[in-house]
Amino acid sequence: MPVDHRGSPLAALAALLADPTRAAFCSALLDGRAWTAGELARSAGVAPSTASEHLSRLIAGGLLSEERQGRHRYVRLASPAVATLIEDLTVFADTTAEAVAGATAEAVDRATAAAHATGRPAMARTADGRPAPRNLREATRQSAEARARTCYDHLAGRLGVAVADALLARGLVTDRAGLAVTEHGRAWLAAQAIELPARAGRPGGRPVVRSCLDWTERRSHLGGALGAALCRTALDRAWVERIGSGRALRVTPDGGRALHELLGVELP
Amino acid sequence: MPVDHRGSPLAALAALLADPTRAAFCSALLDGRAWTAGELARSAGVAPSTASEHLSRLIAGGLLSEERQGRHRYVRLASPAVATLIEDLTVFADTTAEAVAGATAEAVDRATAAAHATGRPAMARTADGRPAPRNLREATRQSAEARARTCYDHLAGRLGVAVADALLARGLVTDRAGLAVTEHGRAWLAAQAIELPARAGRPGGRPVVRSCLDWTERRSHLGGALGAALCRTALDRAWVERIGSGRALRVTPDGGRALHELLGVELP
DNA sequence: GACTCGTTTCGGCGCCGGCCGAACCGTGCC
DNA sequence: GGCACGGTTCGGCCGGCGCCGAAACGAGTC
Repeated sequence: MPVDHRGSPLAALAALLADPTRAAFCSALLDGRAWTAGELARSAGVAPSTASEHLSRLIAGGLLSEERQGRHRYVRLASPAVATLIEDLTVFADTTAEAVAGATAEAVDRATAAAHATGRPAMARTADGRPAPRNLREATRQSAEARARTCYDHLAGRLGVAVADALLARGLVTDRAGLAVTEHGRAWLAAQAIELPARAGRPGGRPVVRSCLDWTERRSHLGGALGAALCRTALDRAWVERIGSGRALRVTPDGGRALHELLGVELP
Repeated sequence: MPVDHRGSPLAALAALLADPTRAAFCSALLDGRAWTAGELARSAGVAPSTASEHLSRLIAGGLLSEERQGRHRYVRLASPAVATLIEDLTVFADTTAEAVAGATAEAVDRATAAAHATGRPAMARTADGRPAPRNLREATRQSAEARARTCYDHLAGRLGVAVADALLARGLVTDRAGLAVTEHGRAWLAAQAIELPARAGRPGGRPVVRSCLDWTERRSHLGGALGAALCRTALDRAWVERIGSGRALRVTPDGGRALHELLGVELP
């Protein structure tokens, strides 16, 4: 029986994301890939049974879609729209959480004290508000992700920002009057045989370019249909490849050359 | 003492909107104006004490800002960013709620049956999923809002859609490669002495044009910095005026003439 | 068929959060 | 000063939800 939210679809949707465990699931799924129920349970630190219930609710609410294979239940974000929604919420939440915390520093002290009182350690955080790595493995993972990673279906990290800068610098994308692809940019995409979906940019369709705030870089990289197409191309042509099972990427030698020649991107 | 969301800013933010009463407050405040605590309490059908607590939480969370005047507590959305966030969530929630309901019609039946069982009437809804008006006053209000209203800080309803269509038809705005103001459009705005904020369109700033799905018209109208500027201008120059205390607008005779001459907009 | 493993269902526990009414506070008005 | 009114604080009630562990289920493996 569905939960009663007095007929408010907004509240019902928000309630899905209002639980820390479900929120963690969605954040993990922002890498754009399918995870199994067990992986998500472990990554969030809850029992498999708990995860199973959460997943059912997220799927029923239209945020996730599932695909069963054998004894596995694969789960992913239902659509790019869900990804942008969660990104937007995350960015807003992070920035205002920071502002609020800064404005009332004593509130943080109180929270820390309360966490102590309940025996639950206050979460360690770096200066920028992200959780601090708790061991070497996590630290290397974070550094790899800072270099290059996917953000749902587009490129992020220093690589993502560098590509965004290059597109702007070469006039393939402009930010006068809002982000948009220039004529020059369209020609360049055609020359590289990179295609955008026909619906992109039309009302109701996915925006062609979207600015997406990058947590590690504190700068913007490019999302939208263009960001997705570039990421797809980079993976298809083996310019980048996945590292392990997370969202971290490695630029291949071929990829380094291609990015340099096509866009003048220099990677450190 | 703040609520523990295990350090997930996303969950903490979503929790603010996960309550039907708080969601109703935010939806009401989408008209872009300041409401008093009492008005919100009555509009949502809760006790003033309850409303007061909800408002404190929304303000502490950075979604609302307050302004005290005498014995009144005026409250509004903290920023246009909050408004777009809530709009986005609402649109997504409405469309997927519909899809989910359509996919599993028997679930709706069950819900209706459950509502009956608990003695709480299932909310009456029109074909498009909006709550059906329960009396004449509400019906006239809805019809006035369908004609013309504000949507946070820009124009919506048939008027909003008509203006959006006119801007597109005259080439002042284009939707190739995403919505953007054309050169022609910039000149027109300058000629009308309509100014956009300097930060608009820059990364981190507000987008210049944004498509915003219109509930009543099922078509898009224009938001963003341009939408806000147009609405401001229309109110400043008395092309439109508020009806009562809601978000409904009336086009003045002067306004009708101006809209026709400047944009070729014909109002039914 | 026995076993493993990923997942699901169920019962039960604990807690949190929303709601109200009553009392209180401060402002503005008469 | 007295009163009305909007807003707030507090205590208490209640329902719902997240969590777990145990048990069941089903697919794949030996």
